[in-house]
Amino acid sequence: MQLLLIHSDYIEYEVKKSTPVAEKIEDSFKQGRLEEALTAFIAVEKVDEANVEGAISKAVEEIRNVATQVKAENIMVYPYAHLSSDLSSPKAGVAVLKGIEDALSGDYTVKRAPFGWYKAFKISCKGHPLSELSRSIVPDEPTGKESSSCGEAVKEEVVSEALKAESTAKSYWHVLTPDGELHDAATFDFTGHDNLGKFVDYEISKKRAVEKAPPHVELMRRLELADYEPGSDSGNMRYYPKGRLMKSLLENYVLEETSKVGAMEVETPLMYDMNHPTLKKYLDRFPARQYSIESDKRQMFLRFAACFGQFLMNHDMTISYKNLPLKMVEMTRYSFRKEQRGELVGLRRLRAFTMPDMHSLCADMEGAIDQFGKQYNMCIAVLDKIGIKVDDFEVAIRFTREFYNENKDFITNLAKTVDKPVLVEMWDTRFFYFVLKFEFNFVDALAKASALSTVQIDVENADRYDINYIDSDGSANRPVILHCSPSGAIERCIYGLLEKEAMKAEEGGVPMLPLWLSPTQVRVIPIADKHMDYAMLVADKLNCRVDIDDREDTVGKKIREAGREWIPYVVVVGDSEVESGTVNVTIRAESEPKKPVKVEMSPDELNARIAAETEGMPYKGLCLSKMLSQRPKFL
RNA sequence: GCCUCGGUGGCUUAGGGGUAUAGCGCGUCCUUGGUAAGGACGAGGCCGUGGGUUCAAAUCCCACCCGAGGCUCCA
Repeated sequence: MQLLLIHSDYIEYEVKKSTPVAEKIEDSFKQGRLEEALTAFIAVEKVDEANVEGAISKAVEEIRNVATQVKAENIMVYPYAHLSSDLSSPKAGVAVLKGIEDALSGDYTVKRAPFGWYKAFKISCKGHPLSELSRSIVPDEPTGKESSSCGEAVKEEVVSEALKAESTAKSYWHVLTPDGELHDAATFDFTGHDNLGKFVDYEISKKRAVEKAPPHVELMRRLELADYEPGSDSGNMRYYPKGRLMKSLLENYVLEETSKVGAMEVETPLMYDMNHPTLKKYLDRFPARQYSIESDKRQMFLRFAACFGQFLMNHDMTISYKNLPLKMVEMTRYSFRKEQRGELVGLRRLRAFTMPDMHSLCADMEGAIDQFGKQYNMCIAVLDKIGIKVDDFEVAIRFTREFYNENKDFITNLAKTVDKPVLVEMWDTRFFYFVLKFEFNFVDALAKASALSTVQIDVENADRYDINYIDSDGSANRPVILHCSPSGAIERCIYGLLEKEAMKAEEGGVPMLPLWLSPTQVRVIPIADKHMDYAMLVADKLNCRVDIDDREDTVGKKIREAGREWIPYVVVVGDSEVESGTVNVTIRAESEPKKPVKVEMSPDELNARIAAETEGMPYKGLCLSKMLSQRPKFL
């Protein structure tokens, strides 16, 4: 059953026309109005037919809960078929609706709109945070507190128990300064911390300033990195050679970093059985978020992170306390989340994305906190190397009050590490699977925030997946699990880089990608045909991704195009270079608009410079042919 | 998913019931060039898809698909 609950100043309806499934009604029933009402728009679904009573009681429980929270005394039960594409039979529908009406009518003033009629209605929604809520109900589902699982995607659809907790456990918003002071977020002075202010606005008051397309959407296409794929589902992109190269480098880099901290790389399936006992309950609760596919007679769903596969693997493993902390990582290509259509934007939010997902099994909370601190620092370092600096993101730390009181110094240190104020969200009780989490949020050109790196301390899933380790005394214990995505989604890192450079260009700077990620690192432009041999000689001497613009165009035009491609080093060779054996290099990083910085140097000097700049970062060769005349255009 | 706006050669776009605009890119030719667009000619279009209205639809109407913004949400 699908429920849409609207707390309204009033609701009124009037029947217009009957449909073939219309119930017979008296004239008095043909219109109705309720003041200060909670309206429950309801679509009864096929699954409800299996247990009509169960569906009724679950729905009634939900409605009562919300009515209590919003202090509504009047309830309108309103059949609304459009909430579902899998409707029950009309007979079952009417039975459920009547059942709900009867069950509620003792304690509330209840009206029910007739079933099977076209109706005109007017509703005035109050617009407060709880005034619009939706619920999916599946009858006969055990209630319990296994309310969530790995991955942030579950937040919205967390089962009723957790939702109840969320509504009562209100969020306390603070700003934590490096001196350990906890300020009220509402009254904090954000002067000098503009981006944090934007982020806090985005998080708390949900304020949106601008109404234009994000710059990275045009850039990802113009730089021939990525594009929409009309032949697939929305949010599933195609990546051209340059985009694939960048992704590949980023993926390799993050995996290398996790390997350095001892993570074992594994690979787990993309799809799982919906009826697997451990996963089933969870999935019944969050079907809307999943891509589900039918495979012969089995119902499968696509993973939205690596948690499933890794936890199932952990479950089967024999783990000693000597192996802890035990880390596993996978570069999930892809993680799938069936986000709502309106939420998809360019590379910022996708339905299929590449995310490093590392899990650390720790002996106890003490060990988990120690790891949390280390991984916090690793995330900062990883983003920094990728090209997203501490100044480019804002930190959010979320925890329970209890956790804070026991670990004040630790939390304060997190703010000290980044040496700037951070946003804090605190809850009185825990209603997610974690007790502590942080994210680094990139704030883009349009003041929108999106999460990159994150680490969470998970205190539920070891139990759910029955994961244990053997302690020194021979007893089996539950580990505490950390979820960590050191960089966040790879596509989102690219989005961040593009947005950052777009902002730089806006402010009069020259945009470019980090050298180690630039698809072409050096472009050689021969002035005339007779300089081609020397151009090839130079290209051979350079140990990097170097290409040659051998097309029939003027030098001016080739320079211009190299600039539009954000190429870090542009080398022009003509008679004088051939004679001196040098190259004339335009250094983009040091240039200003209309003011290129040109330096004459030897190929060896250029090599040394590039080697120093890309030291320690992964390398791959050119992703397109060396000669520009031989390259196809992708756009 | 809901609301608003949009979809015209590969890309960016003009137009808006009756031969479809231009620029870039592409091809051929001329030009052999020194740091952000040299010149000429040419090819290329089921005007997002499907219905409807009309003598006639790219144009008006409806539905759907895709994109952008808002709500919501997140890696």
